[in-house]
Amino acid sequence: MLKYALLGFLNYDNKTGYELKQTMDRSTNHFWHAKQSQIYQTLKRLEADGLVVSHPEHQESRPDRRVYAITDSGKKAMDAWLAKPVTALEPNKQLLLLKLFFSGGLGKETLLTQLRLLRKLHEQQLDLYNTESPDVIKQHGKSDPELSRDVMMWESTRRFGELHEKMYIDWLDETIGMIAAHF
Amino acid sequence: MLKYALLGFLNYDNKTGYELKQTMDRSTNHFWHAKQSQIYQTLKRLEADGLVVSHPEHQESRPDRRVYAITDSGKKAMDAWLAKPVTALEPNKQLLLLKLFFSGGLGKETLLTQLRLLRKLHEQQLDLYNTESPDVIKQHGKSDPELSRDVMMWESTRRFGELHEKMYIDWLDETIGMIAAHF
DNA sequence: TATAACATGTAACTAGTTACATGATTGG
DNA sequence: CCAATCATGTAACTAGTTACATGTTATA
Repeated sequence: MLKYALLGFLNYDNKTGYELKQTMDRSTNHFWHAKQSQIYQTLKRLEADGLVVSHPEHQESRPDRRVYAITDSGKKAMDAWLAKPVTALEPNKQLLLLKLFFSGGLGKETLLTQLRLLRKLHEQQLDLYNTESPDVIKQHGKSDPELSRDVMMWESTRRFGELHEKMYIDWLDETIGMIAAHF
Repeated sequence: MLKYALLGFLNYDNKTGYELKQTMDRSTNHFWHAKQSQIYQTLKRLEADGLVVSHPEHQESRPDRRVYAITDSGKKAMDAWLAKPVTALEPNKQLLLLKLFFSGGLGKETLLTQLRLLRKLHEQQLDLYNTESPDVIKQHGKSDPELSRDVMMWESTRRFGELHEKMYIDWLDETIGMIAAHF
């Protein structure tokens, strides 16, 4: 499904594989990410399928690069995907919950230490949503007032991340409390 | 990582691939699931690696079955995995957020309709956490009082699901409100 | 008599990860 | 001179999905 992330970004601007990676790292990273290698592979497949086209670009003081652009066929595919409503919840895999599910045999202090470390990580993540993310959104929003609806969508996904981290921390506090009292 | 789910369940009891599928569907389904075909494939690989052993069992009025048991080597692998603390957050892929991120070009009513449908789905899921899940946990907990710590872990994962759905619904209400007012 | 539950598997495919491989330019 | 950034790719692998293939027994 990286396919749609790439089409979505190319729908704004032409970009190289390298730039797409950077863009994703700065915007969709908390709900969609990809390795550089997968991006190049997927771009190749998209071009073979006619959803994007590319041309090499020579640069003076930097390595040459290959710039990708979305085609009409690519735009059509993207629109079709966006228009298709979600009719069932996609099940969500959480390795940490799987681990916890089977952790009844661990020692009390081992468990508490692990959960407290995890809490610290989620607090850091929450900070990121409150500082870094809004900057990225404002920066892109002000440069083009026609993007105000897009900015609303971006802000909504950022807000999800924030609420998710808050919920996660609340849950950890509850779980830590339960283990401290009854384990 | 299905590997560890299977080892975890076999650590309680010997089971067939069919039973493992049922058990997962009834317990870990909201944070870890697998298709029947993947379960059979993974069991084969686990046996080749010496982490489980199996033997066929003849049955009178039902098809024969193959029962799997965890080995010492399998228990060691499971313990090693449980003991290894989480030191970084695993990035979480959410297709819905990816879609929303690029949905600024959709019509207002289309978007609102899709989000309201999604809200209904999450409300249904929340109901499941409040009704079905506790039954499963109590049922297994009362049959063996030595499992009380395990039951705590199971309840904790159920509670995560509940809090997650509540957060999701709150976020949807906020997002729907924002779109209704400013889109 | 039909359908749900029991029961096991293989083949082909899609998605994503890890490791390898190369090389230029800029800034400290 | 060393690290970071720019820039692109391939090969091998792991994880998971979809489709196919088969057959029995209990129950409504």
